[in-house]
Amino acid sequence: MTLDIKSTIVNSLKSVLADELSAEQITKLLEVPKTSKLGDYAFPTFILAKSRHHAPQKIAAELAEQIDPTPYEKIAATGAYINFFLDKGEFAEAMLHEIISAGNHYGDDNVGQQGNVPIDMSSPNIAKPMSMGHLRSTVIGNSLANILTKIGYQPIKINYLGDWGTQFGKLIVGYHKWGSEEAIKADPIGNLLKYYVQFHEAAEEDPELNDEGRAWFKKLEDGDPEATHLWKWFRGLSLAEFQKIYDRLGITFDSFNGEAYYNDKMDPVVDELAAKGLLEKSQGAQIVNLTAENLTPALIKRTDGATLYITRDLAAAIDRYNKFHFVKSLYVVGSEQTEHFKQLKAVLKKMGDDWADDIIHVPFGLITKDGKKLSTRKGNVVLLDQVLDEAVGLAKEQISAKNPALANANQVAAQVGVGAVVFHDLKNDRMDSFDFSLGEVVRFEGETGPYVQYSNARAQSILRKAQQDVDLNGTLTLVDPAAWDTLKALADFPATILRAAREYEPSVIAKYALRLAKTFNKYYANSKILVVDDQLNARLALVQATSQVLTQALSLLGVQAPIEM
RNA sequence: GGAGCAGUAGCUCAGCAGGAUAGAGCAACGGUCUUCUAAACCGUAGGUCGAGAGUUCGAAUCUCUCCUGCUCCA
Repeated sequence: MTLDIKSTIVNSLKSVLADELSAEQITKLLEVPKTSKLGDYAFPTFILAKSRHHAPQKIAAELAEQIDPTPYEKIAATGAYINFFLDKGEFAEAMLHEIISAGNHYGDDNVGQQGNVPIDMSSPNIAKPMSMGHLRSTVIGNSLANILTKIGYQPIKINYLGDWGTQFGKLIVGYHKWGSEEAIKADPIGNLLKYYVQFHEAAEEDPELNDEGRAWFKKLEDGDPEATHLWKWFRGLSLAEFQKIYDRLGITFDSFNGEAYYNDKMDPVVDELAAKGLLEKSQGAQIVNLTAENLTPALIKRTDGATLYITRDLAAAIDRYNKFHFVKSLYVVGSEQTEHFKQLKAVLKKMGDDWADDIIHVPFGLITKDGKKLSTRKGNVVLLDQVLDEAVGLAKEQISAKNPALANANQVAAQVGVGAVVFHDLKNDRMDSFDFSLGEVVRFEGETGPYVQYSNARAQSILRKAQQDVDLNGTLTLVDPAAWDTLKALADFPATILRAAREYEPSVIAKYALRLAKTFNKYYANSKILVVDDQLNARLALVQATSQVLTQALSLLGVQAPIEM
């Protein structure tokens, strides 16, 4: 649809420009004006000024005269631009028919051709609470999975849990010293975290504790039954706690293979590196030299023989490739790890794995609290669960105040509260860092998730009151100029999805949803939908199409769209 | 010391591959609920787009230098 219009305009211009510009050049120059008042498409004539030795304004006026206006509502020269106004009725009919008949498949594409795309996302640390910091990776990854599914990819959501490391030795020591089974059962993560913090405080006084911790971790590595049992127990309880949050967010995973899963898969990687002559000794450690790539060396094995993060990640990357033969492998991980992923790709490249090029780090900015990085150990945390509780509570209050008769108030409060938090995290460019502010995150007015949800609920309310379904064979030629911006926004949805996918940027969808909601709010606030005239069916079609697309857009973000609120 | 990211209205941010008077939201001020849910709509006010050079008919947008903040590496 959109493409057809563009090529129509290009042909119109081509007919009066002859050989001055190619169709490709014209297509490239064609732009969308800032406001609909100026037109729907515009062609700037600056480029013709030199060859024609005329002022661009004059050229625009002349050309506008020459073009056959039949396919358009009108053509107007404004300044140096030739502005094309589309035939509103015709456009409306085509768009509304397409959107409503496609239903939830409007905007679908198959550029992905069913290619597998593992997405490394969320990845919280066992025995530590999930903070606002983990939300970003979780919701960005989830949204990207939704977006990629829509355009024909097959995402595989992998929760690469932080379930291995020396901290488990410390936890075991802490548990033995201060813990009890009852306490752990009552509040698993809370108490495990307490032991961990306590351990660090105690170790300041008594450094021997660190040795004890190391010894227990060694036991764990060697498969000691007690250590293994405790580790499994801690891991299982933590996971169950995480699952509660994932349930609230409505997010599922295809794999929970965390760091521990790769314990026995690292030696082969180290062997392969050695066999390919890539390992070098440096100050006792084993490294891969990356000076040629302008990177710091990748530390594969420490002086004491312990493997490092990158070794595990290499094993994981290779494992994922062998399992999925991915077309892309995404890592939704904070921007502070950019260097790490460059190293990872560089080492894989050196190993001869061309698919390293398909590894894509999707970085995001840092959430801080009072300007400082969140740190569980320093107690500078914002617990995700608490933020969600807060948001849902506020949504509940809002409902009591504004719509006390609402039937399923608790469910809607959850949808709105959680939606507000998730949408807030997704609406800005991934790379933007922001300082956490509860008031900002749980806002329901202005450019927020609830604003979009509310717009949709209003649309649904109108449709309910209409007492009649949209007739696809009836009149769809909506000619009301007040509806024009909404109509054009609806037409932008497919291209918006592709752009969001291309840039791995859910905020593109969030901003689109806000724009659509805004233009729709403006429309229905000023125009009565439910009046009986020959345009009623067309107006209802617009309302339905808008609700459909808003719901879809929110769903791509992982946000629910209640039909009443 | 090296690298990455960022710097647009009082605050939080848009501005897609350079184009028509730089746009929203929040906060402020003023309007709109007997009429499809006021979580909304309308209006007023608010900006040397960090600084300087360059490319271009044209730069918030591209290039370079510098300044500031955050992050990472050593």
